[in-house]
Amino acid sequence: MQKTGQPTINDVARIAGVSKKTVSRVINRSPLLNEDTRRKVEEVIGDLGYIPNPQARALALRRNFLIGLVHDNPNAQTVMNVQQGMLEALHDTEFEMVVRPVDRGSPTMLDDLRHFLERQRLFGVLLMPPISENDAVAALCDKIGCRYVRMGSVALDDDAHMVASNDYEAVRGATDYLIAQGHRRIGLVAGPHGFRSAHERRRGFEDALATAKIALPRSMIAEGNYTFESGIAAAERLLDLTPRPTAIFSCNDEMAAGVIHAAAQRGLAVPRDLSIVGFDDTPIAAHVWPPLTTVRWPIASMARSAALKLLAGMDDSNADAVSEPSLFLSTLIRRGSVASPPLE
Amino acid sequence: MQKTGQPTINDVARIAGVSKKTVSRVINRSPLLNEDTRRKVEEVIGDLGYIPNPQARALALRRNFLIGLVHDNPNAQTVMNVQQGMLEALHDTEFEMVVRPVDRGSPTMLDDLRHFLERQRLFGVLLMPPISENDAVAALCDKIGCRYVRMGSVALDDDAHMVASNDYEAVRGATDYLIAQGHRRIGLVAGPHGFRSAHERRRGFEDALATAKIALPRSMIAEGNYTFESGIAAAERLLDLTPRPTAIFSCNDEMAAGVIHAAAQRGLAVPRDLSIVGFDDTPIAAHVWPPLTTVRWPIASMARSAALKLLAGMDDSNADAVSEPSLFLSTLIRRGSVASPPLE
DNA sequence: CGATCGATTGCTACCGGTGTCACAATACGG
DNA sequence: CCGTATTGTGACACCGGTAGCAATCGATCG
Repeated sequence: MQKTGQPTINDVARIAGVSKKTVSRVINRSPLLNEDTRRKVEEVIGDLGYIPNPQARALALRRNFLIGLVHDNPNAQTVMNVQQGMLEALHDTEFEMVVRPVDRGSPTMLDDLRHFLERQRLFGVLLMPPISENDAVAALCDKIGCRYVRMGSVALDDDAHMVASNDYEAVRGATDYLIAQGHRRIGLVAGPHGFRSAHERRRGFEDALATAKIALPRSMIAEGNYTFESGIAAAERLLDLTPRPTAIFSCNDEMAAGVIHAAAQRGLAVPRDLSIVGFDDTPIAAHVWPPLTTVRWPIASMARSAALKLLAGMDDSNADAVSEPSLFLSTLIRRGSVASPPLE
Repeated sequence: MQKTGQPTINDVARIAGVSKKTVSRVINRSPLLNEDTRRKVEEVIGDLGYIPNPQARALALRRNFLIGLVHDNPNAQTVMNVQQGMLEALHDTEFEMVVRPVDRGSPTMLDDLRHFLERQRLFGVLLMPPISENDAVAALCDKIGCRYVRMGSVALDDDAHMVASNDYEAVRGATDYLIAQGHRRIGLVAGPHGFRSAHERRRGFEDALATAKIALPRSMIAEGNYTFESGIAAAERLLDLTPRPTAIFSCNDEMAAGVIHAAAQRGLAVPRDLSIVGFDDTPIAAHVWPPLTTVRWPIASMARSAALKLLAGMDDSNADAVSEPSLFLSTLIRRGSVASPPLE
């Protein structure tokens, strides 16, 4: 009687002349196993092309092999970078990535997420900013017993549950760079209220100016919401000022591209008349003209590390987990959008 | 004895005073069921917050509730649009999306994919271009018995297995539009060899010119690989020609942005000195300056439809499947990058 | 030489659902 | 009033693995 489907553990056991428990031991690399038996079983597994059924394993082990990516980040490139980083970590493991966008604004968001997590019984989830900044989400994961790692622009949790970048310091450094170029009237296109990254970046900017003893009138700060259009609007407010800022730091590249756009519309040459620095180093940064000087945010590496951290708790070989860094440094990438300010 | 985990079907059965088979019938909406029994069981399910275990179901039904997205598309926005469209279709179903990037160049690609499909026993996969154009991949799915739907720029398979856009006609229309504006020297930034979309778009361009009896020297076609940088390089080749083209059609927005960049570097004003049309209508199209006139490619709708098609075969309620369209029309979005050619 | 011991291995009961089929309860026609 | 068709329900095996514990075996020990 020819079985139609894929070979099962029973087929392997029968052909190898052992019990299925023994085959299971081979698969799970149990140490208490005779070397000859192991080789024999492995040979049969190879011949048959046997692949253990993940659903059955999931059922028996009461945990599946799915890692969730929960995100509400509007930037496609950022999300793809995170996916890529995660998948790098998951490569050669039995884990797969399931993607779950959420709507931060929805009143049922938490319930939806809870339903998703409970239903799927995910092994763990990786929380991308800005949803990662929501403590209620982390609390939900804890309550449900779902492992999680949060990605953020600042330490959001203990080392085992987060991976962060140093946005504050990075923006401070970038602002220092503008100051070193001779700029004194520097505008900020801030990120939206409620984004932790926006908060950290703004603090870094403010503190850099304060340390350099440069006054920062409120009018020099314009808030955007991380989109290109909001960057244009913010830039227009800043460029309407008299005297005009000679440099603008934008809290992300998307908005920085908007600033470049707005400057071009007014006939201002970048960087001659206006210097601009962005943040993220998404492809758009290299694609606008002039190429944008920006802060590179190592988001893919962070995601990879976060996923490894998630996996590390798996079989108590936490050694790997401990070795995964929790802090990643952003660095300034100098391209063509910064120059010294025009002489007055 | 307090059970720690979530309630199981046995808990529901015991409390409702029925057998677990009956609970199973309620869950699966079996028609041969007493209305009173159903209500009683549903009440208990509600009280307990019972959620059926997908792993157990997957095991018993010999099929899981995962839909794969197999892609090798380099454009982040396109991939995100497809993910969004898929998830729209999967919303309110028990299916989840697992994402699988593949490396078209790798010699082991097919084996990797096969391993993935067999191991995960996916319910089905959605194949994104350009990997969707690979017949070997479709053949593999067939052989393994994994449902699939291919997305493409032209009919790649029978209606049940594909969703297509009309790239040929759309590009032809866009080129006609340039011709109608008065352009006669129109350059093409073609897509990479091996992409079916590139082929179709190029054909549409060539046929439009041929119909208008406009000669198309080979020098007016420059090949790119869909990246911004390759767009710059292609534009430079075209703009070096004497006489220079007065308009350029680019096979995607990314490269069109490169053309704008190259034009700006040469001091050419767009659209006064050079008209440009792109394809895709990704966010970059609206973000460059001037905003790009481009062909809107309804990729998210296509993905949604493709996913519905995949799901439709599920319980033989194929009525839905038949109603899902297999062809989506791309339309020209007029923004600011096209004008009549300069007088000579 | 029999008991004990450690290394291997198999038996059997799960994990949490679903399918099959028998059987009870009710309805119907003669 | 009884045989039979129609419904509704439960018992039980099974999906393909894993876990606990007993069984087996040769070797060592007293």
